[in-house]
Amino acid sequence: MKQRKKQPQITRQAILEAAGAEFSIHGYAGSGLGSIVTRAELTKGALFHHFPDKRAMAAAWIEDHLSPALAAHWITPLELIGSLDALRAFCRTRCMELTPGDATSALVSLTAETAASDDVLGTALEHIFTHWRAALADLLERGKADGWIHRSIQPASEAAFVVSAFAGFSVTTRAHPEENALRTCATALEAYLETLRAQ
Amino acid sequence: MKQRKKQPQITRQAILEAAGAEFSIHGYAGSGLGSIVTRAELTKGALFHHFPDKRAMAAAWIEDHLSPALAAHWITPLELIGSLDALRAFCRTRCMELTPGDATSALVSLTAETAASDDVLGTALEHIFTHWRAALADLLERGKADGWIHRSIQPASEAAFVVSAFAGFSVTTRAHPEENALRTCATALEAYLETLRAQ
DNA sequence: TGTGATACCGACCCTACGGTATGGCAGCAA
DNA sequence: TTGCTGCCATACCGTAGGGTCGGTATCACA
Repeated sequence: MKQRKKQPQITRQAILEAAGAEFSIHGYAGSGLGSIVTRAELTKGALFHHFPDKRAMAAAWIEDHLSPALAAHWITPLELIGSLDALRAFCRTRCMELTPGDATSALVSLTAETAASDDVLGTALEHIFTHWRAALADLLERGKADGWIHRSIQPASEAAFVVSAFAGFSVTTRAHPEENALRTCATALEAYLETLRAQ
Repeated sequence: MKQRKKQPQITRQAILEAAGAEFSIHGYAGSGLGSIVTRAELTKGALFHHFPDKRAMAAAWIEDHLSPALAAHWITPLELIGSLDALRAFCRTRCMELTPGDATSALVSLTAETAASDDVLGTALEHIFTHWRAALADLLERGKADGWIHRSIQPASEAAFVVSAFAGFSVTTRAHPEENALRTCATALEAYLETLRAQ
């Protein structure tokens, strides 16, 4: 019928965007391909032309959208931080910005849902967590070298803790979307980060 | 056919147990009623005799199994704690015991999946979080009165932070089941708890 | 021992799901 | 212009999903 112009990249991105939106609300199993293509104003024909099946599409979304989004939110900015105060401020703003539907929330939700039952998606999501932890650990290592992180700190451990804390914030915020809760979590996290300071 | 003896309570519990097991692995949307009744060695007839629909069954599981399980793991033991060292030790063991399939993990997964799209289940799960936070806050309040928690601490805020941290541990552990990761999270959490001590 | 109510089974219904088959239009190369 | 390839729409399929219904076995109680 009304055949749209051929723009494979745009179509592909539209599908992945719609998929991400559905995943963020209904999770992986709860998101139907019908809802996704409807949201994207496309059809299943387009979807299955670009992806062999639902799981592959989800994997592509993780790779092409979720992973870059988290990199932009975390990995890149972390490279520019050069003091504990800057790290504290950065973590606070990232904490206050947490909202259902953002990249962090989607990462956590999808991980909680699929990690236990789907190796493909589970490992793809775990890779993102690994990069996240590594970026934070690198920063802490730099901080030790530059003298604003205490020598006794083990960067990998602390990075794992901070990442987990953010994952937890994301979940509890989803259930209990109070700005106050986020503020107190941010404050508590800052207090924790302060313990890493070289005295 | 081979009609089993009538034991409604046992049947009901068997269904809820099977449902919980499926939920822990596949999430809410990913768990079919067929798999649940098969696991319970029952039929849909039994299921729909005890519950009007899937959502009500999930709500019953939350109320009758998940909530008591978390109370047993957290609320009750917290009442017996009387020092910061005891709290630290308790949190460490609870952290090390985190495993996919336990109550905490199920709570977090279900919350991440349903809180955004299902009011009934979402609020039921949020109630559990609320009780959890309240129990911790009560303990910290007592600690302030008894002089082993610093006066400037705001119990509600710190409780929210600790609960979120555990939720995060649960998610990252699910994706990355290393004992080492849990150990480091436990250590970092202890370091944080130490900052609450009255000096 | 009979009787009504409860607990449970088994077969069925309908929808929505993931996925397929087919065919037409757009674009490009010759 | 022709022909070919890639992109996308439409119609459809098989199955598994949640949920219903009639019937039967068991229990509580008279």
